[in-house]
Amino acid sequence: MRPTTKDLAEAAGVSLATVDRVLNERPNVSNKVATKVAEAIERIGFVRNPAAVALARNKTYRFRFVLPKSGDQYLAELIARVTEAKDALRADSTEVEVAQIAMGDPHQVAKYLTCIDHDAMDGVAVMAPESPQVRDALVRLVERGVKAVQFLSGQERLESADYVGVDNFAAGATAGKIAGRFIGGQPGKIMVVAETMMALDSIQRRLGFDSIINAQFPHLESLPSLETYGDEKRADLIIQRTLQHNPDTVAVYVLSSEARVPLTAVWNTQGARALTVIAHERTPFSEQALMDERIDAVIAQDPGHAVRSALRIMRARSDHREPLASQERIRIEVLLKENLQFE
Amino acid sequence: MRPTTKDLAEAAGVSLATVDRVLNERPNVSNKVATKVAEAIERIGFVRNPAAVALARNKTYRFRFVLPKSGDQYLAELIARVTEAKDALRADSTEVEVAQIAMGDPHQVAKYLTCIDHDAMDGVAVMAPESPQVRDALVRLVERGVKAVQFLSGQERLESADYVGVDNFAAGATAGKIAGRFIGGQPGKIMVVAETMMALDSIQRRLGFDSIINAQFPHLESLPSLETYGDEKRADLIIQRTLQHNPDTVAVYVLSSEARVPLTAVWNTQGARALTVIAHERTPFSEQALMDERIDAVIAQDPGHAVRSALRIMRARSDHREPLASQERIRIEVLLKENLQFE
DNA sequence: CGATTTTTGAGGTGCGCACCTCAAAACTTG
DNA sequence: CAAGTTTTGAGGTGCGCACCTCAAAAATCG
Repeated sequence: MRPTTKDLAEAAGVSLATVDRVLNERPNVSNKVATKVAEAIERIGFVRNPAAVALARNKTYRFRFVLPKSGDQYLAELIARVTEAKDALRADSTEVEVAQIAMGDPHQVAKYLTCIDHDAMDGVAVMAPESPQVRDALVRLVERGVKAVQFLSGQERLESADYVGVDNFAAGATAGKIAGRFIGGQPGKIMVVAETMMALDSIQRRLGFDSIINAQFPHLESLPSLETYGDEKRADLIIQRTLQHNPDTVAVYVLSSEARVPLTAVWNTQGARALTVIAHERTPFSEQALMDERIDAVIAQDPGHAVRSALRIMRARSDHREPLASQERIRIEVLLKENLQFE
Repeated sequence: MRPTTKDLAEAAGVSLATVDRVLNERPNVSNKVATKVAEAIERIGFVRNPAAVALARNKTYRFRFVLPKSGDQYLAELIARVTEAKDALRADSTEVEVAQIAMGDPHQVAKYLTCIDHDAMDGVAVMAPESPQVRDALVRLVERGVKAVQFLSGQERLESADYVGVDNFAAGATAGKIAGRFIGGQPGKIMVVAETMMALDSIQRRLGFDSIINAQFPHLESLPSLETYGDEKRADLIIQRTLQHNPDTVAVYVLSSEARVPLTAVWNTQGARALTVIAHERTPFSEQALMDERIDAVIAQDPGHAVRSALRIMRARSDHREPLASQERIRIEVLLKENLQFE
């Protein structure tokens, strides 16, 4: 039979009240007794029954995802995943919300985070572009006792918060390797398109991509990043111009999760000329384009996994437990037409 | 406040005892009352508190992984993952075991499964080669009330059991696509090596691989499968012979999770000639070879994910819950040197 | 109709723990 | 040493549910 707190009290030669004080880190416990209990825990292999703890505490956890206000397909997918998790966790006394806020002004974001309080929220997963204000606000959030997760964003990594997402340098490097090998020996240029190069994740992907192209594929040259700023007209224009100026373009690499605008522009200009196309993130658009063989490979991070991972981490931190690292690593996936699996 | 069974009883206009009978599917409940309760559940949004259920039932779950008795590195990794999960689930009153049995004789395997009883075991995850005897034994196991999972194995899929693992045809197709594109336009032959082609998963991978090579890369020819039977000398011999007879070999595809023996033979024979090499499963060997750029790509299914998935499914089935399908799909991963992440 | 069977209700107990109170014991300190 | 402070013990309550018993009510049957 599995030992209970009563067995533990007996084994440690103390009362249940003292065991309770030690287990829940309450004040007024002498070192002597604390070690006696700790030793007994080891000796009899005591493990707290999480079900009993949850029941007795009768606490509802409150977690929030703070996401950008955007119409991005990847974001839509992300939100669908959060909603899914929300339903699944309702049974476990865990409330999950999504807040979409404008990420344009870092001060606004920081202000938003500043308003979040520990006794209203247990954990927050934030996806916001890098800025000192936001970083500061996050640090203060953590100091107030709210467990924070840096979520898929191009933030500089904080010590006091967990990060959920891929290593963007490695993701870019993976894109570079796939691009280089898929293109084959043929020399030429690679067009690189991003929504903006202000974001840290775009920069890191670009660096990773270039590191591989330069080192392993000297016959290829990656062109300066084109920035669409999410503007369709602008995208059409600069992409058309670039393709005309570089008739020896053999591949296109889209850094951002929004690939529809730039790739539509490419295909409009390019007609039937064969280009190797690499994009990021699985979306209805990229899925369809993979199926149609208009995109050759997609480098992705599974949004469902990311959401669940963030939730598990926030939950673990709230319970003062260490999350299981090996389970929480988000993989850099390589999606081809062949391994695109549907449910 | 979240509704409890008491609220539910009140809302349905019945007693707690009746609510209990309905919730736990006990006998002697009239249809009229059952629907009244079901309707009230919908109306007030009642959700059982799993912590309270777990505590009241005070049941320990017992799950077992039945794996082949082999020295395979992938298997070792698998066992390490099970052990990890075992420790993690100890808190949740869940006992996890591993049994390694000889898979040579299907009768023996069937006999082993026949000895497993419902009141000693809640769920079993079985990794065994396809055979009618084993399939029958699995069906009977399920009929006895033990939740069975077909685990990563080349079994024909049963209706009454869940499957955890990738679609091996798709995995082979992915390998084919990567091989074809990595090789480039250069014509030549692809050597295909397996431990044995008796296993269903090897056959499926081969079919998937060939389907892509034939359809999309007509300048490539994949040679008949070589079978090593796990014998190092034999592997050396047949591989050496094949390479000599086919000097225009441009790639090697190793179907099995054990890639060390065949690839060592290849490298011994081949010297410095550049070959594109594709293998399956992440192991210390394949990891190192990817790092050294002696393997170009590895097609993998994450063993940790597979183990956790099998456990979640067995747990859900034991509780008469439906597992969350989207979470349990095992992905076909493409591993390159660039996206090999370490902890 | 009464006799039998089925269905429902009332109530209790315990799962393992958190959290609380109050008093007793053990240390400090001047 | 007394007065204060800190530490420990004893005991109780409740979290939400499963599982049990026994009696009462309702439905079914001959």
